[in-house]
Amino acid sequence: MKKESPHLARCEAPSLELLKRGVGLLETEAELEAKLEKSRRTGTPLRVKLGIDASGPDIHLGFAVPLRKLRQFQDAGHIAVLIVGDFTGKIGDPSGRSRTRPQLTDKQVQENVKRYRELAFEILDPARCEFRYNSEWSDKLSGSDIINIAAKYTVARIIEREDFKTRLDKGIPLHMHELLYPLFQGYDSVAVRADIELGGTDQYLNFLVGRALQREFGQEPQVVMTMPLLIGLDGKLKMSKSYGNYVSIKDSPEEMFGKLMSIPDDLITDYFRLCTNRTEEELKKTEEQLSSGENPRNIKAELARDIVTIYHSADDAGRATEEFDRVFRQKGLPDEMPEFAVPADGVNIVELVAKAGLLPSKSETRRKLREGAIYLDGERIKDVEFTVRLESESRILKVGKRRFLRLTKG
RNA sequence: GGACGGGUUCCCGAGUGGCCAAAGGGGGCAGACUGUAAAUCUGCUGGCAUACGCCUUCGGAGGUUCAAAUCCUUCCCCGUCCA
Repeated sequence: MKKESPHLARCEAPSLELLKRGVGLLETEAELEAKLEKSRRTGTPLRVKLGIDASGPDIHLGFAVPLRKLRQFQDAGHIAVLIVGDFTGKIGDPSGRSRTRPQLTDKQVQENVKRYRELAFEILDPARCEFRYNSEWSDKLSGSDIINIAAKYTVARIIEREDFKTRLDKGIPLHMHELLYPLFQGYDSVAVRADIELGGTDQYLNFLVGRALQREFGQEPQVVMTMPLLIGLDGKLKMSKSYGNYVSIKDSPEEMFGKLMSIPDDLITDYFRLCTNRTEEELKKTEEQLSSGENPRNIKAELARDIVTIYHSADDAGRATEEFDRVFRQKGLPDEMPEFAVPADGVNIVELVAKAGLLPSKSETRRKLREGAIYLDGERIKDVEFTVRLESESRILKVGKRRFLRLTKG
């Protein structure tokens, strides 16, 4: 039996409707229907390609959007073909980038992929999964092979992309290897004979290169399906590891809940649409609640709960909700906090905070003392020379709103 | 290959001999407020030192000077135009 998937919308067999839900651009719907129909008729599963950027060993909510879509295809009987971009990773995807990305080393890629694989199976069904490295074929291409591929696409079509154009206009470096990136990524589709390619909107033009190359190599062109990009916690840029505005699917329930509560209010519906299994009607209802003056905080809490439930459990979500209320609304204490042993004769407050690693330096600690950000058992400490002693069993040191330290006897 | 312009702190970007740990903005952190780690307002934002002050930082390496991000030499890198 298939493993129960929390990534499927409730009460629905994967249908064309479901597969199309939440999809931004679809190139083309007619081709998709034809491919699905053919697959049903011949009993041959479709090969759905998803590229993995091996730049970091983490999967965040933004990347989970296409992964969850991929899971729906798996549940409809198709094959997920995950392509680890170990070769293209060495180029660095220029999409949406205003500067050249650092090239990854083999070792970095290997480490990242190992963890990636584990994480991907949190969402995907391993039984219907094919994991491929694009170095398998890309490394084998000879110079003349590369020329041959490059000859099938024009410079004008490559540099029509916004990101390249801006860089050229602004005089920001654009390197030769970056121009090749779309070609290699497109060639992946040829190599794995992809029927469908999934990904974020920013990948659209890359995917079209895949279509073009497949045609050139005598294959039926892949259907291109892009998902809207999830905006990150800052409310401005797309969610991405390198912008540090992300929620990892491996974040602890509390962490995940807290981060989600920090998204700007007007992102609530987007997050519901892209990260949860809410249906369109449910989304409409939420939108009405929001516009009718219902406190967005409560709706956001619902959202956070939903998402924590998907990646952890309903129980964890409940606990995270409670803790959030306790710590931030009632200014109480979290369940768990790091501990620090205080010597019998006491320790200077600045030493203590720096040693415990609550703040990066002593200068910073002095600054925070001046700002009134440091509390001992709820009492604000401003004196740089204050000595912390342990009169009772344990005391609580708090820095800012969210950093806690339990002081114990040392 | 030639001419010109440029490389500044986490990012962008001002600064052409001392008043420069370096304007301004962004980001980050904190405080107030609150409906939340939202929004808004305010403050802080290299390190060490209770403090005097000391140390590290303006592409790299040398040099001039009492004193250099600023001047000189050389090297590396980027851009524009020309070839």
